[in-house]
Amino acid sequence: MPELPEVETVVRDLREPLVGRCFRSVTCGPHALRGGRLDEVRKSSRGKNVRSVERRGKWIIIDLDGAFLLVHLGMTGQLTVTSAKAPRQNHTHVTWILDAGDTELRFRDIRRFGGVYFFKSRQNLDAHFEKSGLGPEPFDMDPAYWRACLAKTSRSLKAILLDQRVVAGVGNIYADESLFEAGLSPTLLGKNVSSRQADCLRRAVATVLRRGIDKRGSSIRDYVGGSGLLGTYQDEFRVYGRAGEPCRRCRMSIARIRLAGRSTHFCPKCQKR
DNA sequence: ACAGGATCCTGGGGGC
DNA sequence: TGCCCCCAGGATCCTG
Repeated sequence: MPELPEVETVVRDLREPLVGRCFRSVTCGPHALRGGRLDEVRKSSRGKNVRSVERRGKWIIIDLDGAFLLVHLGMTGQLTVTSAKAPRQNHTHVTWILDAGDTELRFRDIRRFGGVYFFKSRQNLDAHFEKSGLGPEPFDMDPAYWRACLAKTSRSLKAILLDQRVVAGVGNIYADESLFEAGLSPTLLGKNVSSRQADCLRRAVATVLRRGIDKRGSSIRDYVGGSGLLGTYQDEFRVYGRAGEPCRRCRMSIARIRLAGRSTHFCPKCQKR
């Protein structure tokens, strides 16, 4: 579910209520998550103070007195701050009770593809990202690096955009929307695009992600921001989820194919192949 | 090197 | 109402 704009929205929402507060106690549900060890998270984050809440790609990073809580939302993850009085929803796997006891940070994840990790130090955190080979943030990506990434591979543009080692934070929705914005077919091979087209796509990705952030992300099924609010970028999709509907630019029917293992939406007329 | 499929899960929607 | 099938903002592993 959540891609960069959704994760960025969560992080911005969590800062105000969390920074400077202390996790007085932590409770966990009975289910294991796909990523992380919940008992370790529970024991280690108890009693710590929140210094900052940041984002890297699709990862949420919470600085706890120099140790780090790392959260990935997977497909259906929700990380929200709510009143302790609000009834706990099903599929809530971790609850951090804040110092005053009237407020809670909750991690809920219906499909349990997400993960919550604890790292003792900045070095351990960096090692985690190093090991996964996480690529650069899309907003300050070096143009030459991006051109080289495309030029050296015969993978499709769609597959490249989804690869977190090339660029961090893009997922299925924003990949499709970026390719429409750039006027390039998702099936084009990296090695076959010109440097001009590569530059165009790089800018399109940044543009589309910024639009997503401005609208507080896309709420299709399960996504909510850190305060529980829905995003509205889904109302502005040009291609994602619009198969069979007319292209907003040329009225041609939007196509849907399976590519890089994901459903892929594009305008056959506006997007060059 | 790359595509495609299966896998981890739960739930919603459509067809019958 | 029930059942079966397909689908889903992610990521990883295996096969051909």
